[in-house]
Amino acid sequence: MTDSPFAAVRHLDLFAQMSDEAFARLMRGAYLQSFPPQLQLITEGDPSDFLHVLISGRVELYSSWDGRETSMATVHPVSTFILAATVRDAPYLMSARTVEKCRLVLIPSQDARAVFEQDFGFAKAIVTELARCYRSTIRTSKSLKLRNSQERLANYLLRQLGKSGNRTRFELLAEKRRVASYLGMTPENLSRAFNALKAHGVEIDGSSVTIVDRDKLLSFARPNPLLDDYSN
Amino acid sequence: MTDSPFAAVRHLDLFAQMSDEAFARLMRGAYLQSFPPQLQLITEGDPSDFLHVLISGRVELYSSWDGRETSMATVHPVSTFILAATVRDAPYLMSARTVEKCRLVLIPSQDARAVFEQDFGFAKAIVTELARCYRSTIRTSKSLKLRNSQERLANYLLRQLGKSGNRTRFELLAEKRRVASYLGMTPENLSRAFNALKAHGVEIDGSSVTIVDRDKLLSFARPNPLLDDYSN
DNA sequence: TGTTGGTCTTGATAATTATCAAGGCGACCG
DNA sequence: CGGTCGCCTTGATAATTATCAAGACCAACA
Repeated sequence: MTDSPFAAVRHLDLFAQMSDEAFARLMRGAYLQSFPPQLQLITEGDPSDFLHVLISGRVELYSSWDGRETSMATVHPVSTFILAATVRDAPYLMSARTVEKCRLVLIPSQDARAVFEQDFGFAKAIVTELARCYRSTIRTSKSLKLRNSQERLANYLLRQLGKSGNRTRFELLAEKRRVASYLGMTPENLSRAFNALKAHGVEIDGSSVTIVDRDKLLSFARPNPLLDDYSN
Repeated sequence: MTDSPFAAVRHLDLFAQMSDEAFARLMRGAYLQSFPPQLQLITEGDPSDFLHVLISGRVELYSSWDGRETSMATVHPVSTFILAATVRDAPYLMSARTVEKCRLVLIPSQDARAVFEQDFGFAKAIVTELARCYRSTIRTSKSLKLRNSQERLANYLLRQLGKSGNRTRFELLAEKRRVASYLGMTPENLSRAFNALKAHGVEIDGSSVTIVDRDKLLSFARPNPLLDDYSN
C-alpha cells in the first residue's frame, strides 16, 4: 500500500485543515481497496460503517423503493461520500455502486466520529462540506419541482458545458439511462427530450453533445444560479 | 425585550453546547422582532445577512423560477432556518414568508460565522443540524422521484399521524394548497388524491383528516424509514 | 346581512410523462 | 465472422398530472 492515496485524501478540503496528529489517528484504521466495475459498495439502510473516499473511478449513488430505482448522484474523484450518515451514526440513505474500476479509501466511521469530536479543524471542514451538499440537494429538489423534463435536461447540458470549459462539444459523462434517471425521467423520455432540444441549438451523436447555438439554448433553459450553480 | 426568547434560543440543540461566553458574543448583536402574517422575510438570491431563529408562529420556505413557485418546507418553533447559507456566506436558496404572526430572533450572519470559527461546541452542533437537514432533503428528493402523487400524499398523512401521537384524527397543519405545493402537485390534483385515498382508509373533512383504516393505508403507502422517518 | 375575496372542489380537456413493443446499433466474444 | 447482449431510439398507447373554467363554501367585514 503506497503513501500516495493517503496524500490524496490529505489534500481534500475535508481533511486539509486538521492537525497531523488527528489525520494520523483517522488514517490508522483506514485502508485502500480496489473494486471491480458494477460492484455494490453500499446498501441503503445498512449502518454506516465506513466513511468512503473515492480515489479513482466513478461511483453512482442511487436509491430504491417498491421495486423502482433512481440515480441520485455520480461521485467523481477525489471526494468523500456518505459523510452525513457517518457523522449522525445513522443508516445510509443511498446505495452505492462502482461504475467502473475504483479505488477507495475506507475510514471506519467510529474513527471519523471520534476525531470529529476532538479536532476543531475537521469539524469546521465537515460543516463546510455538509452545507455544500445540503445546498446542492436543495437545488436538485427545486429543479424537480419547478421544471419539466426538457428544462431539466437543457440546464443539465449547460452545466456540463460549463464544466467542460465551455467547449461547444463535450461527452456525456454517464450512460444516457443513468442521466435520465438522475434527471428524474425514463430513458425514452430523455431520448425525446434530446430530439426536442434540437430546436434549441443542441445536437447529439451517441454520447457526444454539441451546443450549436448557445444563446438559443440559454433562452430556452433560463438557467439560474439558485438552481444551477453547484459551486456554492 | 425580555430575556425569555433568548433563553428559548439557548435551549435549542444548535446553541446548547456552546460556551456561555460564545453564546453571549452571538447574542450581542441579535434582536427579537415580531412580524405580521404573510410578510416576506427573505428573498432567495439575497446575501444571507441573518441567521433566523423562529420563536413563535410558522414560516414557509419557498422557491420560484420562471413565474412558478413551490413550497419547500414549513418551519415550526423553536428552530433555525437558512443555517447553510449563513455558514457558507452564500445567497439564500429559498425565500421565506410568515404564515401567521411570528416572533424571530435575528442573529447577524457574520457573528454566527465568527463564533463558529472560535467555538468548538457550536461547530459540532452545526454539523449535527446540517447533517439532519441534508438527510431530510435527500428523503424529499427520493420521494419526488420514486413515488407518484397519491403515494406521496399517503405517506405524508402517515407521517402527520405519527406526529399527532397516532390519534386517528388530526388537522392538516397547513392550507391544502400549501400541502399540495409542498408535495409537488397542484391543488386540484391534491383534491383528487384525497378522493382516491378514501378507498385506502382515509377520510377528509375540511382540514380534518381521519385515518379510518390504518392498516389499509399502510399497505397502500408502503412507508419506509429511508424515505419517511425524518427523525434521523 | 349582504358582499367580497379567497380556498377548495369538480368536470372537461390538454400536456406531460410512462409503459410496452419492436427494431437498430454497436461492443464484446466465442 | 456471426452471434449475443445491452443500450438506445421510435412508435403507439396508457397513465399521470396540469390547466382552465365554473361553482360551492366559508370567513371577514362593512
